[in-house]
Amino acid sequence: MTTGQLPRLGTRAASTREALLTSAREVFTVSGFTESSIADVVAGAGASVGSLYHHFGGKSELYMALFEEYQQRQETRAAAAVRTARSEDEADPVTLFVAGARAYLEGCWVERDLARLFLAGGGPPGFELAARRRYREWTGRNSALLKQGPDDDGEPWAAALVIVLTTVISEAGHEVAVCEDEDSANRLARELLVLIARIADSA
Amino acid sequence: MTTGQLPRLGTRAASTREALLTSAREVFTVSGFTESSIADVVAGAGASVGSLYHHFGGKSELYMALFEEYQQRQETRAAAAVRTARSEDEADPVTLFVAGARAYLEGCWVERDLARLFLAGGGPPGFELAARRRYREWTGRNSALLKQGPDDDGEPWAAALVIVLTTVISEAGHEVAVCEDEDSANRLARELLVLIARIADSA
DNA sequence: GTCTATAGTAAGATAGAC
DNA sequence: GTCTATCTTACTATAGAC
Repeated sequence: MTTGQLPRLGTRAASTREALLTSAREVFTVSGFTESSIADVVAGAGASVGSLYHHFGGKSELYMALFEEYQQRQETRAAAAVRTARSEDEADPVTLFVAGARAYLEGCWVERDLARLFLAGGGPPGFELAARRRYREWTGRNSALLKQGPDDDGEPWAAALVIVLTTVISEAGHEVAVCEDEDSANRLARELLVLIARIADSA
Repeated sequence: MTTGQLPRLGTRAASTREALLTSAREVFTVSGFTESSIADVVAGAGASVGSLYHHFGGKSELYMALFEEYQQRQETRAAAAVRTARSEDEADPVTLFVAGARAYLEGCWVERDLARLFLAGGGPPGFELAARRRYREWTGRNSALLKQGPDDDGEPWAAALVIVLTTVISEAGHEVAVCEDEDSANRLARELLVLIARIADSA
């Protein structure tokens, strides 16, 4: 099961896997990756060290899986928001892009425990680069939205623009996640989205 | 000497300290923080474990010191560029700000070994947050530049704008640092500076 | 201030029974 | 698939001589 195959839903294996992920979320978000031990995770999951290795292959891979599933949910949220906006006859590329970004920021607030974890750093070796790549791909795909405007050209800016948007959106997410209450999170998100729209308009 | 006092220049202690920093730069940039051992660092410095603890207090603090000195050099570069521009009768706040940012990006290319190290993550616990704070302070100070414009108001944007500029500049630095050759680094830096100016103009 | 040698400790990973 | 027990490795950090 370290091969990437997920166990069939409803099986015992599936619930063990879930329990491990849930416990890992709790343990890692409280203590961070390095300071957390495998023993704590399996204790919280009511599972065993052997199971953890069976399902994930190790501590680092477990952490990666946690990030992977989080980012997956975030992308799903964003995609849904864009789809909704489209279904309401919104066609402006920048508006659609911002709708996705807004949903992403909302997700950062809802799942702020994880957002803070990944922000804090100190993950397994190579994590930051992997995460960066992941963000980049996603923003790259999304910024394709921006190229569908009336003037079908933006090439000279492409590289810098994607970097800036990726960076700003992911960092914006982190900042939202560390807000103390929902009001300030909302206020900050609103301001950030205006800036994001402004940057996107540069395309 | 773990108290923050630097040894007097020219003394043996000073050269030991220097040797340790130089070796740490080499070792850390090649293998990363976690994967590097104290033993490798002292071997490269021709010094001893005891000396390292004497001067820095531990592996983590040595890493922090490396970052601190790097960031200090970067801020010095930027400040010098702003001063030069001022002495050439440049008065536009955004132009001054961008001059500083340009010098910063140049520094990222020149010291790309370190820039890549800090980008890659995996530093000691708490490093990312410390680094973020450091960047933030610096950008905050610099963005004060932007408030000195003709219209002396920018308050409503302040929070979001500082976040965005901090993020974009530090990330831009990382991106420049990972370019493969100087030409593409220059090209990318130029594009990024245009976007940065555009964002700064939002103030 | 600098060094060597050693202690201490902790935790990730594996093997093999059930 | 799951579990327990053990192993083994590696490094930080300290103590104390010079």
